[in-house]
Amino acid sequence: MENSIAQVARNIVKGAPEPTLRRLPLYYRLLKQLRETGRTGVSCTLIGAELRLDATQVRKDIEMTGTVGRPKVGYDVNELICAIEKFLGWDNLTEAFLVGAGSLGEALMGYPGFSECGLSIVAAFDVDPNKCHRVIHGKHVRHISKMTGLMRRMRIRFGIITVPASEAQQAADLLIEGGVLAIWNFAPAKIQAPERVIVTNEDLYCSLAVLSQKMTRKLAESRSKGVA
Amino acid sequence: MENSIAQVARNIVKGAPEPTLRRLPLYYRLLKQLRETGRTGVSCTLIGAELRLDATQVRKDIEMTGTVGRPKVGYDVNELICAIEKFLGWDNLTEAFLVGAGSLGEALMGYPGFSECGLSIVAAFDVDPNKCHRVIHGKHVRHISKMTGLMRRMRIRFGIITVPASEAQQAADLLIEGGVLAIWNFAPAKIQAPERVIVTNEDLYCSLAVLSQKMTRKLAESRSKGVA
DNA sequence: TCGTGTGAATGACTTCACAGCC
DNA sequence: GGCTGTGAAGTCATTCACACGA
Repeated sequence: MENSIAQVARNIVKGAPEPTLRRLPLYYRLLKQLRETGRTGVSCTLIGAELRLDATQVRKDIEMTGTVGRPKVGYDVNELICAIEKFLGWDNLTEAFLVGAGSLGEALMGYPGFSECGLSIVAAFDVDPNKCHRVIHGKHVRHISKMTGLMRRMRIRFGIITVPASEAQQAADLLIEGGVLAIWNFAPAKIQAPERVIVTNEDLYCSLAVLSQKMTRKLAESRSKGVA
Repeated sequence: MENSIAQVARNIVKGAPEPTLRRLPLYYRLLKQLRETGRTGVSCTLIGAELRLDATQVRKDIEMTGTVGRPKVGYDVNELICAIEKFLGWDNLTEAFLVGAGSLGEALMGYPGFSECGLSIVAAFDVDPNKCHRVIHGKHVRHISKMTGLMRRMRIRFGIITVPASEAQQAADLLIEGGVLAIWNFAPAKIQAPERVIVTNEDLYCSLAVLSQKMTRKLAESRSKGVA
């Protein structure tokens, strides 16, 4: 069937499925490590074993990026790294503003490796005057009132929210006013934004829920085993 | 068919599907907000509209928790909150140790609302002596060398890793030595652990990948539209 | 009439199975 | 033999459709 054609078309229109997108960075990191050890070739089997993923799945994911491998040889490490970068848009530098210079904001500003993903936090903003006029990890912290103007002037299209939940919407509103295109929200709150703005929530509670339930079940399991 | 019986059995053995687990905290937060405004009843339709999710999906998720609603009336807010808490294991307090008292660790220690999820970070540890003997958000920071012993004595079963990637495995090894049951890993590194230990990675790069690709595609889209 | 409960249908993702190549 | 490429099968999750109850 022409499923393949349909799928390629879908990839262009809809992009890769989210599970694939979430796995690609894992491959990316591993590949960079392999490159540092001097390796030039890699197989799906190896990647899968290393990351405890099914080899076929790895192959399908790689297929998404458009990379082709050679039987027996596998894929070229460098080529794969570049393909993933391009596919994820990590080859172009994106400059971002960060709202909320608390400890979480500070942590993100100091996160190494964002630059590898083409992300550069160029400045941070806060409502609290005491937090302003500092320099954290080489980035200036300014008062929030200056943000919108600077955003427009510097054509910043990416915003990161690290304020408390109660102030998340205000932060988002300012970013939207400044013409933001995408928001990465670390506050545990739902944000209202126009359709054109991409919002991704990094919600710790959601992750915790998965972990909690696994743990609860494991505890219950071991307890019932103890009884049996 | 007896699909329902099979499914209930599966819920016990395998737990709820991960997508469901990730949505439950969203309902939970909304429900708590509703309760504060004095609401006592709620419908799937309302939750769905508020969170921009399909109402049927919300209903299926709620079904997982074992809550039953009444036609026309909907669900009891309080009952639902309790059911979600119980289902996720958030009704029992879990005490946790945190490894890595950098800004990310600090941010997590100050994260409000973990206590609502039954999680309490009781102490933090670091290799750097300069970071020790401080008190952050009411929690003591001690030297890492003391951790394993304290873990056993206090029967801590939950560990949070907020050290740099290069030290993540060492941190994990110590937690495992201390008898940890579950690890929440914030370092961008894969951790080797025995089968019995639950490891959940909170990988910012994975989330960023999803966002990046959406943004890249949106940019490409608007550009091609501009051309057309 | 609106909302729950539920089985059936669709769709998305993963896994299997095998052909072709080195 | 090991590895890619690919279509088919299977599994899991979401969405639809409709019966029933207040």
